[in-house]
Amino acid sequence: MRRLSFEERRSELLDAAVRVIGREGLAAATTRAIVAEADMPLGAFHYVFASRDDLIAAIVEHITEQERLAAWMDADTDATCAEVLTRGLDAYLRLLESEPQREMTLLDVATHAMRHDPDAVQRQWATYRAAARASLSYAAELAGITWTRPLDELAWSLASCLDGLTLSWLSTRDSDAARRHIRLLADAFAAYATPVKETTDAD
Amino acid sequence: MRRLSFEERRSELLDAAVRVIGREGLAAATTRAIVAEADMPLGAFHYVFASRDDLIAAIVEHITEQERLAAWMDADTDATCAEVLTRGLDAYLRLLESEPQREMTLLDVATHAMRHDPDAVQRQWATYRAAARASLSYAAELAGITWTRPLDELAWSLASCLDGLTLSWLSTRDSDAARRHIRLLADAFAAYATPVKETTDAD
DNA sequence: AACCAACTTGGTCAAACGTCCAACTGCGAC
DNA sequence: GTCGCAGTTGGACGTTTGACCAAGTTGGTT
Repeated sequence: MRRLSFEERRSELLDAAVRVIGREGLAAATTRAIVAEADMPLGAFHYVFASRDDLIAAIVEHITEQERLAAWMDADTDATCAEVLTRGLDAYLRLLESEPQREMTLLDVATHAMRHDPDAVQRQWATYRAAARASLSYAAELAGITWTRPLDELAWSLASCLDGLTLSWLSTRDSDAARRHIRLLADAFAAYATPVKETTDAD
Repeated sequence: MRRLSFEERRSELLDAAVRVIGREGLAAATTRAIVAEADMPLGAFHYVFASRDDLIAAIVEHITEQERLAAWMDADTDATCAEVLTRGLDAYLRLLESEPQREMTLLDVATHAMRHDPDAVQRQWATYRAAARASLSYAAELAGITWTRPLDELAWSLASCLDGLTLSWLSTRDSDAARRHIRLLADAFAAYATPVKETTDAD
């Protein structure tokens, strides 16, 4: 008998649920399958969560809190904007290739939440877009450019394109085509970059 | 007691299943919910389909057969390539806005099939990409241009971007942002267009 | 009219499901 | 020490699920 605090048990159940969903899908994530994955008795489930819906709602928030787009860019002097973006998008594709189940979990939960909790999906996508915005800012800094269109608009577009990249790679598993597509995307966004004046210049 | 042929009953059950999934999601599409939607007794289900999985697999093929991207472009003389593309993408967005349930059904079935029948997903996406290819060809004809990159590559990218547009609009329901994004996409693809010589020219 | 194959139907079955609960156990406060 | 509460547990409940079947019905063929 392991004795855990309420929060510890809740956290372990959430992790176990994410693993089960990633491996077998949301439909297979029954209360029994989740507690089996977490190596707990069935009764432990409803001690922590009021219902299965409660658990699923918590997963959306749990995933939202995690940063998906962290540390894409690798600093490199004298790289063009398109190169920086290509490298960043490539890093995301490698992440996708290495653990596709993670994105499939996200898809499963998002499609479920679209019907049962649309607000949660909006919040999740908002943080997703914020991460895209941060990446674009960082890319601009690395490449020494500024964006010629509102950063929020470009961030919306980038997040949308990443959704598409994810869905199409998961559907086709065609990494070569995905990389060709990435170069097209990088060029598309680089079209909205312009060199920034050196800081030695006057205001 | 309605007396139907095997194919008629099968077709009605497929349509009923698509309606149920669109309205309440794949998880709610139980055998009983489907036959209730089709106004049939429960026994009729397993007379036509060997199992529920059999029905779901049939839905993937059923949806794949339907043309999603038909008649996007409206003929218009003296329109630039970007204008033609913008108009086509706008038409798709209007379709998405008018019946989002249709795309949610597709999403539900696709995510399910990713785990249980990856080949079916690849086939579905292949027809999707073929439709994107046809649209790009038609757009080139309307705008009087040719593409400066292989049509297959551009088609893969367009299909991917459409996936992203669909997913991000379903998540945010932000039609204004989606339309701004569409103009960015249209410009991106138009960058790979070049005017075609008049047919009066030699060779 | 007799017949057969195709079709229809309501009921039944075991399994799996989400939820709940009463009894039990161990830890910390007093 | 002992008391109380937070944590733990296995079993049980009623419902829903996918699947199955035997009996009934219909329409066309002979």
